[in-house]
Amino acid sequence: MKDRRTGNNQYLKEMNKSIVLDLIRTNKDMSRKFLADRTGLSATATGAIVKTLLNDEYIQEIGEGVSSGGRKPVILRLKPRSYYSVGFDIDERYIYTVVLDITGEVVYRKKLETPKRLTADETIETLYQAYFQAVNELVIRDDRILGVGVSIPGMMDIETKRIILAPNLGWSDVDLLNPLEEALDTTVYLDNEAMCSASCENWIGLCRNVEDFICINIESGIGAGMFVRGKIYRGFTGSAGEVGHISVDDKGLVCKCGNVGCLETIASINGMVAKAMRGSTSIQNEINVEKAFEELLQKARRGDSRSLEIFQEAAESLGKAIANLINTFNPQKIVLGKKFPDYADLVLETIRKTAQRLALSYPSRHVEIVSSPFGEDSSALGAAIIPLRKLFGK
Amino acid sequence: MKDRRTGNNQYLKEMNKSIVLDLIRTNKDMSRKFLADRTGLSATATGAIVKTLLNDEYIQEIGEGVSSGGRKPVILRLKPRSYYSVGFDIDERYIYTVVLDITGEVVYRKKLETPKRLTADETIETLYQAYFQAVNELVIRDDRILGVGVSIPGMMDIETKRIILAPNLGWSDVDLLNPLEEALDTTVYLDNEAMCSASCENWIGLCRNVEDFICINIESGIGAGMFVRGKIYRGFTGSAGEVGHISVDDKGLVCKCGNVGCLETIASINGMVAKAMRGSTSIQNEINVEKAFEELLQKARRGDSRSLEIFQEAAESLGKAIANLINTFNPQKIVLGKKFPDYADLVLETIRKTAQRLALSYPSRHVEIVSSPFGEDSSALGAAIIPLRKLFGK
DNA sequence: GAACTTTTTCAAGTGGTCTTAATAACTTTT
DNA sequence: AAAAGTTATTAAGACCACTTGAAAAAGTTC
Repeated sequence: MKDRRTGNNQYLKEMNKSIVLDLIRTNKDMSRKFLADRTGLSATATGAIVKTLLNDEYIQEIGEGVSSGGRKPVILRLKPRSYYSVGFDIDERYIYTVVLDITGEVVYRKKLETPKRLTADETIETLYQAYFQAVNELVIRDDRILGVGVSIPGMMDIETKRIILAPNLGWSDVDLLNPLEEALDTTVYLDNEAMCSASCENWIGLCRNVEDFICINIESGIGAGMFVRGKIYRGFTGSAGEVGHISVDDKGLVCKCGNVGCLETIASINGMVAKAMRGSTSIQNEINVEKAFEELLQKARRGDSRSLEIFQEAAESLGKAIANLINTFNPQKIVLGKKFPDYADLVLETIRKTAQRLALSYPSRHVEIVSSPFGEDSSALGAAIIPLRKLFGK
Repeated sequence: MKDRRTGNNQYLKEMNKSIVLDLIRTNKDMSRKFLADRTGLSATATGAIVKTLLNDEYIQEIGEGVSSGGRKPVILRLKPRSYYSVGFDIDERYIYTVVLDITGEVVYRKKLETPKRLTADETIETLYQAYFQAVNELVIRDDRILGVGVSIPGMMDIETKRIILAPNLGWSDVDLLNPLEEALDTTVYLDNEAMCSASCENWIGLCRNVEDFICINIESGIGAGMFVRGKIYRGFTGSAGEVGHISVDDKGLVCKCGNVGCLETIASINGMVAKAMRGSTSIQNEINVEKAFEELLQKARRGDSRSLEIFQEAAESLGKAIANLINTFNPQKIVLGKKFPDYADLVLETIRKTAQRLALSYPSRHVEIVSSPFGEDSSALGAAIIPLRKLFGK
């Protein structure tokens, strides 16, 4: 469908089709009648739309439901393994490939370690191979691929879709989308890692049917993806959600961003490790952050008070920042993800209590603060979900 | 149009009509041809839509434009004084009535002082009289009234539209909408004061054609209305935008909300006056805040260093809070309104510099921080704009 | 003034949804 | 077991907004 502001019959059909399809996705036992009731469409129109969906194998008739005093309804479901969507998560140290089917089920996952940083060209080459390996292994027909989503740890220009800056990859002003689209011969969508995570929570995670929420990712830094009215919110230039730079401590460390006491300096993995190291005697130039954090976590679990204190401070800072977000944003949920689930048990209660204490009572009574069920996979999954979202009109 | 998720021909027509109407509103010299080009509609469809709009007197043919080598285009404009919208701003001390015509021009304004606080019932009675006085004075036909918008200094339930709490009015759990709708026999819309201000900036102020922005109101407290993707953002429970409770000072005053160092305690009118009073010898139980602030401002303008310091501290705190908002929201503009324009010259540069210094460079390079052209009228105007928004499909 | 452009309108046709009526399948009543 | 009442689905024709293509109207250029 061409990009136009106004609608015509095709647009109408497309739109209604998406709505019907989405109702079938989000509700377990939908019949034609039930769809008609929910959509406001006539039984006829509903039947016609269902027919085309069946024809194209987006859905299938799964059997009969319980009668409510008359003919039994025919239950409709998305047809598993009918259409597929591919997601990539590009990171400093790995490229992660997942394939979902139309129902959102993961049918393929493969993590490729990349010992050295890849250039954009090398990345495209690698994605090319990963793509066709997956597609061939799963024996997916070309016309059954809905598209490819790519998660990038960086900022992109909202218009041109060029990657403006991806510090961890060492890229700046790179066009990944067009060459990749040419190489794979499919529609490619690019999005920021945090946005992808949020998208994942919204589709298959804890924020299904949640319209307004924030997904905060704790990694080497801290970033967030935000949903507003059921859609990803990007902001004016596409950089919304930089919650890592909310200032939570007047007399805290100076952050590389120029501000003081940024959340990131206290509650990110790097921040916590740095704090743990400051007390230590071993001065290492190149610390393995991942390993160091693992050790910190072990020590905390064994009851080491200094380590526990670091986690508690991080929790309180997170609580503070979250209180700000609750007041300004009034979200329904706040999901903490990526590395966070690994140590959620240590800190979640403190975060909740701190946020509850500092935020206004009305919005904070209605918000849930939870730990993500996905961990580090959320970005790749979220990337794969982008093409699905388009199909379902989201 | 009934509330339904799917579309039919009526929906399509309504939608396309709104889009065309909005293009005529936002562009000076629109002809049928130009509309067709911009919307993607066929010339025929555009012509038909224009015909109905002319028939209903929403628009008029204003004359001929310049030829580009052929027949001259007929220029279309909104027809002034054809349809009207009424807005009320209910405050502790006054009820403000404005009437706009379809073009957004103010055709009536009247401020009614209310010496004592009014109950909800008294308010309805007062609005009833104010409404018919305005309508009769302007000689407006019933079918030319698009609706009534009401601005409330409080929180409302997003579902039931009941007013949950309006501290300044002394109301809690009040239904204003239904009785008022019955009394006036027109569609009534209720909204929060800050949301109304934002709506005003978006329609006739500095945020025309701006999709994502925040309108921060400085009054006795500090609140904000936010726009996301061209629409008011209310949050999950309708209380988004409480930026007055962003904490900007770890060791600041305890706020009534329970948090410490809330922006409101430093940069609101009450906050600034309280600070000025703390140094003073005169201990007054009932201070006239408005008058006290006027004095503070006078002293600052005369160069009193203590007073100037209070404004500078407020400015820096605002800059801090705004930096947070820039990082998380990435808005295109931030408008400071209500009392702010009265002293903008004293503080705006400090606010800009502080925000610029503390926020991330990419989003802060693209944001404009400005002072509202409306002052205290913005809420009443914004309220009157709600029915207009509906007409134009916004 | 003839040829060409641009803008607007007209007439016929397409492609959606809606209403009405019929049919199919099941439950409850007799 | 048959009849009556419910519920789900399908079929046929009406309706309506948009599209296409041609014609008309108005202006410009040579």
